[in-house]
Amino acid sequence: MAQARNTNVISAFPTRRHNHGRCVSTAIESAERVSEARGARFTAIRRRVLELVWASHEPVAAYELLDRLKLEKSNATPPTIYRALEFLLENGLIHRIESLNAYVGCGNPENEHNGQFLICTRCGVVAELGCDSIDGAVRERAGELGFTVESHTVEIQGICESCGKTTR
Amino acid sequence: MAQARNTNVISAFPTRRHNHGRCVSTAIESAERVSEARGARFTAIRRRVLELVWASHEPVAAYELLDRLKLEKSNATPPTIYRALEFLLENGLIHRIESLNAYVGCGNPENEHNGQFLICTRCGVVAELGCDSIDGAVRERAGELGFTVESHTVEIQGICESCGKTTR
DNA sequence: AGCGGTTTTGTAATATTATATCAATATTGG
DNA sequence: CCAATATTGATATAATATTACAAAACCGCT
Ligand SMILES: [Zn+2]
Ligand SMILES: [Zn+2]
Ligand SMILES: [Zn+2]
Ligand SMILES: [Zn+2]
Repeated sequence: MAQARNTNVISAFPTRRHNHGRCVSTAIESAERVSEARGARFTAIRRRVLELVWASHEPVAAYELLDRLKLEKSNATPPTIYRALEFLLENGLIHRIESLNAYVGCGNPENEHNGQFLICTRCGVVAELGCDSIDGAVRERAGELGFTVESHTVEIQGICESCGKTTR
Repeated sequence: MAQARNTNVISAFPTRRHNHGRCVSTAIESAERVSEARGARFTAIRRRVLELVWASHEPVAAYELLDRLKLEKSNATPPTIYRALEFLLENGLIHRIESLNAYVGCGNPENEHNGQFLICTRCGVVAELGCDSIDGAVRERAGELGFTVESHTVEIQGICESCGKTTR
């Protein structure tokens, strides 16, 4: 169990009118630092795809990204997107939401971690948790069964607070 | 939080030479009871697909099931399989492993639950947990953020005890 | 600047996973 | 048996992802 634990960093649901430009610029700056530190090349395509992923807090599908990228780069093809996504995933800059086949930006890419996600089935917004207690419960239970954890996927579907308040 | 909690039923990793025929027959019998109780029709196709899913404790992809089914039913097509899978999922008889786009039999279909899975990346075997502490941690953390949980996906990748003992 | 190795990108083709549609058949309840 | 409903058959297509190989860009070195 010699593995770094996340501090309990919360990125709760973003309010409807938070300064999202700040989310994007912070993400890009983090990406630059992470890439620099790892000697990875944060190329124009990769940067642009990361910006497109960060267009909102809703997970984006690969082909949506492709359609969007094609508007400004007409020779973009599936590999263009999938290679960029692969790079961003490898460097922890985005997460893949398995239950949606879609991708979201990571709010804390400078600390390696497994994401845990709250996914609002009404508005589509996703919030990432960095939750020790879930992580701990997972590792503890796995350990009891002699299982060595490499990574884990936690995706929680439900209704976010804001949607819960509006008329159903 | 008025939701039934599983008892902490463990279906730890099946040993290499457990009586697997018993797994299958138990699963089919449970399926009959569940279907009966819910007034659902456990047709020949559905039964056969469930048996095929239960061919092992490794998740099976839809098109593997299709190839297999075609051997005995040459007119089987993707909808044949996907419809059967849909039925089996709806009735809790199988689970979908999102991170693998594959399906495994449920060992405890008579109690409604979200699965939590240990997935061995070496041998491919999957074990289902019915773990209160993980479930609890998820609900607690979500609750703190005003999020109402509908379902959750927990998939833990790593090395199972048996694989961990063999030479790497 | 020139060179050679490496990484990234371009391009075409294809694989894999999943769904839509409508007709035919089987099952159920009356 | 009849009519309504559920299931299955059959075809087509959508959505997601990967393979393969060539061209271009980049990097470290001289
Ligand atoms: Zn934002
Ligand atoms: Zn993250
Ligand atoms: Zn078994
Ligand atoms: Zn189960």
